[in-house]
Amino acid sequence: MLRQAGIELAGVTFDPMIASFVLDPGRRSHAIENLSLEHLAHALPSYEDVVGKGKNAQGFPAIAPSVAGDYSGTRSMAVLALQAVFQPFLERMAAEPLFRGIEMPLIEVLVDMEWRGIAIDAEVFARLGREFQEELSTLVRQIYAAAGEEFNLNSPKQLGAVLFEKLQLPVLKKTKTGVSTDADVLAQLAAMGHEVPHLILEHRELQKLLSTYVDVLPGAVNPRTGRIHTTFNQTGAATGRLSSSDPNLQNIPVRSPRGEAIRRGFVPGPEWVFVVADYSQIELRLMAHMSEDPAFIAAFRRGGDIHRETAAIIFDVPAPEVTSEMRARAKTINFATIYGQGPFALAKQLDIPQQDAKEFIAAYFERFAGVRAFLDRQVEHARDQGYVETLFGRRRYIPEIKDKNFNTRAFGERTAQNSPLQGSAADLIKRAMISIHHGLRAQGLEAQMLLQVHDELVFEAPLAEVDAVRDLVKREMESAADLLVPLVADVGVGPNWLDAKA
DNA sequence: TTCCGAGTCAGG
DNA sequence: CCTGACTCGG
Repeated sequence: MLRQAGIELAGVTFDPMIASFVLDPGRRSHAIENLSLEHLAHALPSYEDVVGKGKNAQGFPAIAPSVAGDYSGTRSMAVLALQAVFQPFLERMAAEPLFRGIEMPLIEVLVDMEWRGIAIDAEVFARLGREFQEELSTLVRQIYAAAGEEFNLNSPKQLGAVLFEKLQLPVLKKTKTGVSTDADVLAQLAAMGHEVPHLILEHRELQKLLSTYVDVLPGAVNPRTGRIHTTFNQTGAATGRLSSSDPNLQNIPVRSPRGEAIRRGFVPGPEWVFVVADYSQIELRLMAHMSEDPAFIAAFRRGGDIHRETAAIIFDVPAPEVTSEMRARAKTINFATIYGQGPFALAKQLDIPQQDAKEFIAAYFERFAGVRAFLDRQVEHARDQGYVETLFGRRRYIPEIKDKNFNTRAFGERTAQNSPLQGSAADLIKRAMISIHHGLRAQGLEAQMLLQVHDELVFEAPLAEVDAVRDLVKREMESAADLLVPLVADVGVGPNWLDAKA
């Protein structure tokens, strides 16, 4: 906002939203109105109070100076008063390094990223729009023909009626309110040879990609800059991750061929290229480091494919003899472990009996006893201390861990196991972002960081700077922390987001 | 017209 | 496990 007015803010030393986030990232809101009400017992006028809401809303410039002044002035006073409240807590909780060393310096990095924005190729999106629309129309005709009637394909309720009542397909899963028609269910029905579920799956994919990305992103281009400017929320995710919204550029498709086509539509400025870097298996590496499990550490130090390595250990065969089936199993259980999943969730994921999943997990933890101990330690810590923390001391409180309800408690336990890993990964990439931001300036490079997608950074750079940027990014990402296992970042260069990814 | 919960699914 | 967006329907 200030930059638009030609004002460059410097020397920002204390942001109460960030302080609140560091002290308790699990809070519902870190909005200044709420912080003021709670910590200062003082109600601030909300933005909506001042400009109105809905169709009556006016722009801030239209607000009478006395009202706008009151709005801004009371906020400024709240900021100062909140600093007095939070500063002693930051010190007492040893949260200063996280606050001063990571979160506060990150603000200007994110401001620059948002300000710069990212370009898309309008031609690509226009073409995809036509193609997807065409395919969608064909599918809709086929589905109506196969179902023998027309209905709203976007309504799970109507779809359920057609599939499970009219066509008499077996009900495999239920939701709170009715019959489930999610992708999992449809895939199983399709595998049983039913045509309609297969067509619906195809329809769902196209509908999703079209209505969430292809149709929307071109409209998100700022006419003044010709680029899309997302908002990175620094206080939104309880684990310490960033989130992105309006539009969310952290969930751009990539897993399907059509998703890849969308990613090809994100492009650098003319004559520039994308440099894309992503951490290799960062959460698993952190698990190896934090658990100090000798087998896991050795597997990472051997280099190579970690899922293959773990498969070799679990199934007790030499790494070259690991089949793709074994590797897929190992990969699934590796992720299940990061997420703190138990036999129930794993069984569902692998589509095997719960008893088999139980034995599988037992075999896994027998080989990786250090990992088991680490995960147990997190749960125990959450019970004793009320919170868990990351490598850089980011705390997350987990009151659910003492809940009387079994499901709530189990949720708390999974959170206790997952948050230190997900949160430490967030700490690391944030550190890397700060040092890369400084490095680019120090070397006088024009290249700029555009996006962060949890374990990935997207830059655009002039061709002449590619080597320097690649080296800087890789070096800073890999040295963001000194772990017991190597920290590896893969860097790629290309003419669009898809092709720049290794 | 607007809001909200539920279901679904895109990413990590 | 962590998110945000779209659609439906009350």
